[in-house]
Amino acid sequence: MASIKDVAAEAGLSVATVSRVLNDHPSVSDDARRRVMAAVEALSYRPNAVARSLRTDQTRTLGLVISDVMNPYFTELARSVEEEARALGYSVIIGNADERPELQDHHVTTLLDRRIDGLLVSPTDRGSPRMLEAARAGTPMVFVDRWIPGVDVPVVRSDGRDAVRDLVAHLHALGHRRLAIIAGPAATTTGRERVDAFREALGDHGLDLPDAYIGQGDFQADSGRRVTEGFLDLAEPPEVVFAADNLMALGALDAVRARGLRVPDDLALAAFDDVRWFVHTDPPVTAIAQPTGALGRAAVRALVDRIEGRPGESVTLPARLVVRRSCGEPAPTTQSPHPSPVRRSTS
Amino acid sequence: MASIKDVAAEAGLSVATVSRVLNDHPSVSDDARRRVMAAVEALSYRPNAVARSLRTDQTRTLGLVISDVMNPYFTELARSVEEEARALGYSVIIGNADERPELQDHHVTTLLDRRIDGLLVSPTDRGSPRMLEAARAGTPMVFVDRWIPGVDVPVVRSDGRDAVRDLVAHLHALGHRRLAIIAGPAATTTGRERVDAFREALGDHGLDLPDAYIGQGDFQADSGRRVTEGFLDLAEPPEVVFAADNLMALGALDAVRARGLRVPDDLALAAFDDVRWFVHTDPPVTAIAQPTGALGRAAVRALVDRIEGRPGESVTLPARLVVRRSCGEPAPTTQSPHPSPVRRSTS
DNA sequence: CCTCCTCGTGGAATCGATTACATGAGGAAT
DNA sequence: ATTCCTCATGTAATCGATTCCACGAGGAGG
Repeated sequence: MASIKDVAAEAGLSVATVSRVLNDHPSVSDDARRRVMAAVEALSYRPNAVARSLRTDQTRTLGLVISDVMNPYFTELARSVEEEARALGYSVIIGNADERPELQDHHVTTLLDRRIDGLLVSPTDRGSPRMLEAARAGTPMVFVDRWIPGVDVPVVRSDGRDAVRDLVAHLHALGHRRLAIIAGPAATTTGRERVDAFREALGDHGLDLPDAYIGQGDFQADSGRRVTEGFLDLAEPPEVVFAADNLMALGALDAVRARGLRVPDDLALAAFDDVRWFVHTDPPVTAIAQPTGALGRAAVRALVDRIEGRPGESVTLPARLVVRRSCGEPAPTTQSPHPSPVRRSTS
Repeated sequence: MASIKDVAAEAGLSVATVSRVLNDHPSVSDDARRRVMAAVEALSYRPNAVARSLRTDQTRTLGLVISDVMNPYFTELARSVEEEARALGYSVIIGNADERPELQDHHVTTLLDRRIDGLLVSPTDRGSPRMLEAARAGTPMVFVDRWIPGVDVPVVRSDGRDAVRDLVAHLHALGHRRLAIIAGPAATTTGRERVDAFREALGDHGLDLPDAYIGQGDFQADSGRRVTEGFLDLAEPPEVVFAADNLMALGALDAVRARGLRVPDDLALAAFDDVRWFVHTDPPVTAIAQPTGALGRAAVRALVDRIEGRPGESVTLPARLVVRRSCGEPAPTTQSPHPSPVRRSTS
């Protein structure tokens, strides 16, 4: 593969001049510019990004360490992150942690070794030494969706408190009184917060959340199935399950169906995270929708701000409830794939 | 960030020795090794992958340019690619082409600029000059899922011919005679092949595929919706639509539902690509399942073989039919989320 | 005791770019 | 005519690693 020296030789100029042309530095003659361009063309030369990065100490690359790529929510997040990054002139390298701390650590390490300019993380746990160390050492970093308390890093996330309140009001209005939740891992902020928000909202209606109605999941479908089976085996099973993410809701659907029961008649179901498939499931699932694209974009902007020496602030965007049929209400008759929400949180 | 020089200074040795320890070269004394390790620890030194790559001319990184990350089939493929690559000591950088040739070209270019060791592509079109040039120039490359005829690059894909034949037999047995297809872009091999296989299978039953029953889609949900609406507007609409990928099937489902019609009663539906959500849609969708994980792994192995100087061969794996309820047959009574296929292709 | 190997180590070149500094030509100002 | 700038260009240092080559110490064999 042709290097800058080959181009310089072909053009009859020094590498310095070639470099100047390539980085359109003002002080080059038109003649030199033309000759360099011709040589570049003739050799189909492309600058070596590795060499350039070594010299300039910047890779124009962002690392994104995500909890689980197979989760449509994170897939969408990753996509919006890449789009915004590309618009700002950065590439993105995605690392999939699969909800496993040791894999997360592996990806953080290799990304850091590659000297990415900044790191976007949706932490699976409370943070490995390597990650905390990097944050302390000043590697530009932003948490997205989930975060680690006590670490001084901007957080871009969505606040589901209002939406959960709307959801509980909706469920209460439908006559449900025994409400259960399939929680996410306690090591994640989203795992804890969603339970807290749910409990708080139940409190508003004078209901409480007994321990038996808190199932411990891990954000994966299997755990949703397992927890739901446990709920159905209780002497007094809940009337509704609220899954803290879309995959556990899918697992819950599996469990209900495997027993030959029906949603919502035998057990109502709601989920955190709205995904397009929820429109087509049997029945369509009532869910709390996060502004996923906006989160990804905001996270990238905050990170790039940090990288380029600007402040880079935390952002919190509201989630909203999307009512469908999985909790018992007849479907609003509408053509739209996303029936109108009960209430839209203010932004 | 500490460099190898700092480590050398701290250990009281030369950078050469430090480098030898780090790459566990045989000829280093135990004493030197200990001192280097101590210095590495003390400075929490990590080697700079950028510098290393420049010197060794290898990045231990694979590029994966995928047609559409939001498509669950490709998400799963990407995941298996990353897993296998990691097992073989490589990282993966994913570029999402979003079915847009110019985006595909953008990613191929930046990946090549970064001097990735090899490229895995699922081409969106017939190939940009840059990509064809890279293939000709000997950049290790493997096509996965889709390929470009006439380019001398191994292809790892799945053959759906038998499964499509099984599908058509199934549809025919259910009494369907007017069968339509939502095709993928003609620029892609999968777009063309699935239509051919379908037509051929229809021929086996003395049926033909009129032009009016071939809708032109682009592998995205919207096109599935549009084409299906067109089918429903025909004087003699088809009894079945076969969508050439899962997203177009989703669009078809939208279209049917928007008219207040039912699957399979008013229109039966089948899809190429099985995704886990198809079990839970209303009704569960009959689909052709590709061995996605195996494809991803085989593709990585073929690519790494090429990179490391071994042959690196093409692989074709069979797809199989998974019957559910969207074509009219009552569901087989089973607990399994994937009811037993009508017939399993031999591997 | 001399020669020859082996082993551990260090010096320095190298990968492909960017960039500070030097240089020389040519024009403007005095 | 002399001095001083500006502009286009080149030389060479540099980034952080790897690796070829040279060298000295020490042991084995004659």
